Amino acid sequence: MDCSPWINTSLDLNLRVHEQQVPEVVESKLFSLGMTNFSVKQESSSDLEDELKRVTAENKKLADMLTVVCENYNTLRSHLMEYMRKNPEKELSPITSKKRKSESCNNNNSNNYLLPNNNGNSESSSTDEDSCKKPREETIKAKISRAYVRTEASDTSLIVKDGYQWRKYGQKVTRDNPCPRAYFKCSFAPSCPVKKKVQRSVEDQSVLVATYEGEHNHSQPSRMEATSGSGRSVTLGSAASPDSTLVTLDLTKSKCSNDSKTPKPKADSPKVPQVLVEQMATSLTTDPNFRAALVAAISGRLLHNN
DNA sequence: CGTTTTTGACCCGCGC
DNA sequence: GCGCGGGTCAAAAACG
Repeated sequence: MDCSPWINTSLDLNLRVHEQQVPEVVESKLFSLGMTNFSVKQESSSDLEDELKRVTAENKKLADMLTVVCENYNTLRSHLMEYMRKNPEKELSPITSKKRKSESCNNNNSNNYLLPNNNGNSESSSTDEDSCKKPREETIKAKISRAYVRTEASDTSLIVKDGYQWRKYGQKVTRDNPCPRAYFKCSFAPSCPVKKKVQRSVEDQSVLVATYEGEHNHSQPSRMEATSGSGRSVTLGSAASPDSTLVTLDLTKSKCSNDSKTPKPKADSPKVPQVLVEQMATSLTTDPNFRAALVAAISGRLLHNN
């Protein structure tokens, strides 16, 4: 496992983002607000400047807090990695023992999706053993990949726009997740054997987990569909392939920036591949512990200031 | 009218 | 053998 580079780099990335970019965003928002207020209420510019200074200072405090939170997160995660290295057998123990083999395989995947590298390595090694242990169906041998789609909280649909056309053929409520799981077949079936399952994550119900089985034997009917979804970030990880490629398409910025429809690398991180950057961002933003700590810290500071 | 979605029933593997 | 639970089928409904 080479998880530590992920941790350090992602945190550094986030720190840079928040230290450099956030103030600009806040300032621009304040500027627009100030202009609105100016046009309506004819406030004096000194008031706006004072407000700007106040909010900028507050933003700086929040950025500092975020730095501390990230450092704490980094420390905790390092400790966790060290603990997991020392206790590998406990790490691999199944959480729900009553699962089927294929399902428990997927379950480990879903529970570890915050650690894509770890996930890929363990998955590629264990899948062969499982398939040898139970050569049940071709679908087990088929390439299984997994996509994580961040949706808005109000979005209750189980639709993952990935560029292909799907036909829903079933829906079930599974035991380990109160949210229903939807079953899709490729619209080109039976010529295309690909299936996918879509279910909301237990830990973060704003995240849709799409599990793909098999590979398409045709091209995408419309690639625009994959990126035309409103405000979603897609993390695609291959679970069965040895190379365990994992691709992140962060589309959540589509509402506020124009360059989001083409997830090409930006110039602000020349040494870090964009895919890696977004993997790290997704890793952090989908971590419930990190989010809870961040929310608690920020809300606590806001209450303290008030 | 053809296609897609819904949803209850059924099948099948697994654990006890 | 039985019950549980995930996965699939297929008829009915909905939709364009």
